[in-house]
Amino acid sequence: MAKTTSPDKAGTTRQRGVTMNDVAKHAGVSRTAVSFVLNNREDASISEETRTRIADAVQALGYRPNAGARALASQRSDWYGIVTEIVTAPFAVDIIKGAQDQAWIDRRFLLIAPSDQGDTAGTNQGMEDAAVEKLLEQRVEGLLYAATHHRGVHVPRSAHEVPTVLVNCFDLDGKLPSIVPDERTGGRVAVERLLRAGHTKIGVINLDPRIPAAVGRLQGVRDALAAAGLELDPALVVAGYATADGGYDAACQILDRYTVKDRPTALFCLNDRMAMGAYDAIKERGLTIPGDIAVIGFDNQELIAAYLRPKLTTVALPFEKMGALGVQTLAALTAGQPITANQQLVDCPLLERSSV
Amino acid sequence: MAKTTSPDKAGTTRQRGVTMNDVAKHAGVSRTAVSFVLNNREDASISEETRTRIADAVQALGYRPNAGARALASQRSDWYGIVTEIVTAPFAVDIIKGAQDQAWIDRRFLLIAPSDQGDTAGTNQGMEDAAVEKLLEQRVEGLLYAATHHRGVHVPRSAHEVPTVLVNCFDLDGKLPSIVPDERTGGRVAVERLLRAGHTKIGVINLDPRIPAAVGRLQGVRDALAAAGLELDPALVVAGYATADGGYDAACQILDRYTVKDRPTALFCLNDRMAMGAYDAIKERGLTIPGDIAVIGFDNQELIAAYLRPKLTTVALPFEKMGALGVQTLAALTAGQPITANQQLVDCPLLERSSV
DNA sequence: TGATCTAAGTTACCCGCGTTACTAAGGGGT
DNA sequence: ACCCCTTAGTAACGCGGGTAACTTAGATCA
Repeated sequence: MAKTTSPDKAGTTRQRGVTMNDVAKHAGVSRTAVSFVLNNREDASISEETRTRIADAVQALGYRPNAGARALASQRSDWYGIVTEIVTAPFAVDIIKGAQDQAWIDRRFLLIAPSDQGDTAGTNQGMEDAAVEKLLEQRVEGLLYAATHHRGVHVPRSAHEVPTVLVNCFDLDGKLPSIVPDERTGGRVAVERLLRAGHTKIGVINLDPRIPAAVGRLQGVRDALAAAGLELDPALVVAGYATADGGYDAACQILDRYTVKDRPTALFCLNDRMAMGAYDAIKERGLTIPGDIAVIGFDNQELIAAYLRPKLTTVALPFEKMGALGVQTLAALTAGQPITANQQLVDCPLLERSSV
Repeated sequence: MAKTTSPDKAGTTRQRGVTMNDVAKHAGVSRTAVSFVLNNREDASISEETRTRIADAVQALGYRPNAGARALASQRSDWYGIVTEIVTAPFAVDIIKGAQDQAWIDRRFLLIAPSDQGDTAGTNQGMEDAAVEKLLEQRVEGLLYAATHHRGVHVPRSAHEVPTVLVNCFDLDGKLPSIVPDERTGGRVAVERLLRAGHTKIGVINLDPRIPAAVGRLQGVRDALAAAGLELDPALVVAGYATADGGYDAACQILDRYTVKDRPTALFCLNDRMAMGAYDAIKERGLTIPGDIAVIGFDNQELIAAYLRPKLTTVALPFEKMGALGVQTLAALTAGQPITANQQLVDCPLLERSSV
């Protein structure tokens, strides 16, 4: 008896260490019986009476299984790992939330390892490798690799030792499966909405044209216009820094370039921060939103979109869903099931607020 | 030999399971020797030659320790747990970042469990209990309990079984140690800054006056005014909903209540979202920031403060530092050291941008 | 009546590793 | 030649729990 409770050092009640053995003794059965009951194995035959006696003992002693020991014995850990730069930048936290929730549903745990990978490839690669290494030491059964911004990445070598799924990014080297937002459709629904509201002259405030987000969204814009028998006027597309100031400058350019009659009646800003700047440019000119100029953003950054006045209609990045889908894909992989597509696209829904 | 490599099922190279035994065999020594070398124990005597031979074997086989087994044998897990609602609301993610970084430095792991605790006490208590329970099953050595908004909370019972530290909240029941922002000093530095710029008529846009943040910040305002021989005019304090709209309304009230001569020349908004609304109210009246009205916010929500035009001078909540301090406090507790104060206050620094 | 079968458990081994004895070989002192 | 002390390791036990193989008592069957 004495051996199970470690001597209390300070005042803190530290009674750790109720093991299955203690439960077994208390219930007057073997440890194996306890194990069978706890994992309610149907194949083992334990009488109903013994079952409840064991359950009572568990209750009485406050027994709590030791996850580490269980993992050791059963050779399965019930843990996934996620290595990500997101903890550094609060942009895409919903990926973590989605993954975590889904993992919770699957009765699994998510180990989160930070990585200050940054945008410059190769920087801090050391830390990232270490993160993966640490996760593998915990014997995670699968790995999620998540980025804040949709882009191509190089995944650390050791990540290949275990099923790995990329979220919000894709593998530049090999062919690891990935989950990315469907930027193209996102661009399309935004413009479709504007067309439906009667706008035909639509200015586009673009991101750096080389990044996947810009490529996809702009393609979506063309899709929507084409479906309406229109073409994208290159003069109406202005790129800027992905900030409020960048959006302000770009909006000024677009708005001042035309006479009132020819001026676009709507702006599609490829992210919310730029939309925020565009708002200022529009208001400065004595124009109203959406009366004179309708605005649609992209990203659905709550802090901006929900608090701008008027509230911003925008296309949402489905972070949460991507996170959940990442875990589901991982579950399939670890179960040995083949996955359907190597790259899964997740819809970007349009969130209607008051700027159209 | 054959037993260590499990039969590859699909194409994936799954060679899991290099153990210390394999390393020992490869190096021609006992497993114990390997263990000694890996934990580089000075007291054990292993010749330099054997040491390198073992290190080489580790390298050659790609051995990676099994964290679970190590935890089981050594009776220490190297893990802390953090249960928090933050994953749900991206407001205070920096707490996680700070904790994670500090944990990484201490060579420890952070297990994050989500809890949709919400503001209404008692709701979803079940899920929160389950989260703590799960963390304890992983045998975390300590627990962090973090909230998005500074407030009093009830911590699940089982959390008391292990050293626990509250971050950005405090214990309503017992006396668990906590780390909270020094709201009062934050309010003081903001007003001091305004006084230094020559403002004496300062409007305050208040939060719900009952929450700790409002109480502390307002007290700080009084401190600063008193030090300058001034008093807080109650008429200059207007409470509103903690949103942009709320700030807009409150600012309108304050601005319209006075003649131009008597009008306050500065607004201290008790959070950034309200400052965002105040900006609109000010601009609508044809006034400039900071020329006619200086503005200071609180919270330093990057997305708002850094992108408003002009950029918002604001008081930052020290989330990251609080997270790190939480882990440090936990480390002290688990090491059996007594902690100095039951409630640790962390400074809220003023971030100067362009609105003063 | 003895053989066979089933229900209800139990014994014993293993997971990968930390750790405390213990051994074995060489060296020095007297 | 004998004893003791290092140095360099090794054997063996235990951490908490999963699980295959085995036992034992009663029930069924021929």
